[in-house]
Amino acid sequence: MPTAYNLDKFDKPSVTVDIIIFSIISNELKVLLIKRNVEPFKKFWAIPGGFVKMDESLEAAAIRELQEETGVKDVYLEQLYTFGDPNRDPRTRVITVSYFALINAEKVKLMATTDASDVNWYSITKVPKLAFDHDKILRYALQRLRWKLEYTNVVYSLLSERFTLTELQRTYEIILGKTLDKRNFRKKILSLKILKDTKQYTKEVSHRPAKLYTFLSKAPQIIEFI
Amino acid sequence: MPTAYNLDKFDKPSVTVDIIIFSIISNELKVLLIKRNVEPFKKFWAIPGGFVKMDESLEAAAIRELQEETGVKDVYLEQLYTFGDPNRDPRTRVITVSYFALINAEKVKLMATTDASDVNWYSITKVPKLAFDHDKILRYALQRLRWKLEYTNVVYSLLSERFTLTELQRTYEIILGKTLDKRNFRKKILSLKILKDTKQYTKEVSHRPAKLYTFLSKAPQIIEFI
DNA sequence: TGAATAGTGTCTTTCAGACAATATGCC
DNA sequence: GGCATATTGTCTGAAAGACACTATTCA
Repeated sequence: MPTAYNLDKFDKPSVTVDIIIFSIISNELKVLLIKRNVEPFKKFWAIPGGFVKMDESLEAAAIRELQEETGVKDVYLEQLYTFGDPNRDPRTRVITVSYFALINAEKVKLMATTDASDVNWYSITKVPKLAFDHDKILRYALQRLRWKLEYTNVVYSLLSERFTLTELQRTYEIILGKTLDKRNFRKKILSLKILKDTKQYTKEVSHRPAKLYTFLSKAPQIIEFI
Repeated sequence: MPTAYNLDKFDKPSVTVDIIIFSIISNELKVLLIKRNVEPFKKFWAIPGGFVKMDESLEAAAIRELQEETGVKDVYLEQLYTFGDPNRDPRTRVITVSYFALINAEKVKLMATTDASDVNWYSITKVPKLAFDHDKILRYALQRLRWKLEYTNVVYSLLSERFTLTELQRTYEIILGKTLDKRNFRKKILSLKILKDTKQYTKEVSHRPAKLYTFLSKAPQIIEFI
């Protein structure tokens, strides 16, 4: 790394963070998109993001943007990949550090109060053509999410504090896009010893109530899942 | 992402790429480091890297730096993580996109011809305190390497074109830092059907010659290994 | 024939996957 | 009792892991 130079005499790229925000809403995996109202890619939908300030870390920038778009804090956030093709933005050189976030559907409801005319949750099966290289970023994020689901416990961040095994299974099925055998799923998930039986049951359902579970730990863990 | 602004009216961070270059030399996993001859961190060892030019992609920048440091092309290269703490460089804001590279020990020999007074291969068990946050970057790279070794076929990039099963096993053992059972290793690796028997044997050894194998494909593949 | 490394097979245990009947609560 | 969902166990096949002896070449 050259250091004798004056760093400021060179042109520098702009640096942004983009955040792929996933949630499960109405039994579908959805991603939060915003509609651009200026060129380039005016009227295209895009992944939310913004410039990194000079005195904030990348993660802090991602958290700030997330907060601005959704009003939600305390979510699962993970750096995804850095995209830096010289021509990915037609205006100037922009390098973007992408993050992906998982938000619990309950907290998402809060967000409906913000002015959301040009903000929308899209089912990942119905995402329109996106601005810039955001299609590629989204595909990458989806791949990572599926991988994370199978090999770690991140799923906790999509669920409420307490949940039934059926809800947990449904979440896996929605994200993986395939059905799972109920008995095998339960056998496997319980054998991992990452759930705690709360001794409570669902109420006010017109059928047999289900046991409610919580995660023993919400620290991210690498575990062989499913 | 704001777009109505003039992008150039803001301060921008500098962007570099740093490359963790691994190889196996003398039966040890080694990493290439360079000694800094200017402040800050003068005389500290550091991971090689440099600024990203305005018209080159991140990967192109990494390949260029790799070439400059080692004279080697055609290696395994993968983006690792982007480090961007505001104070990671005491001079100014520098965001670094780290890559890790795997180089075949044979090709490495070529490099000895460059002026290498302040370039050195360090066994990963003997790395000194590094400049900036490079300790952290190296730790991260090592973790990723071990993971990749177990779940993909990247090991091909550390070996010669043809190799014996014993050499292959030795490579795994060196990187994972543990011994493996010879019969189980062979059973597993052959069952994956990623190797091809060349019908040739090692020569000029004073013991039973070993079969030489090659990889059927050198395209990166996700595979459950070991 | 001794030194050095190559090469090979069985048993046990664990885990994934296929598969269907009973239990409970509410109306 | 009927409806809706919750809960539970067995069998089979595949793969992982423990473990030791024979084969080949050269000096």
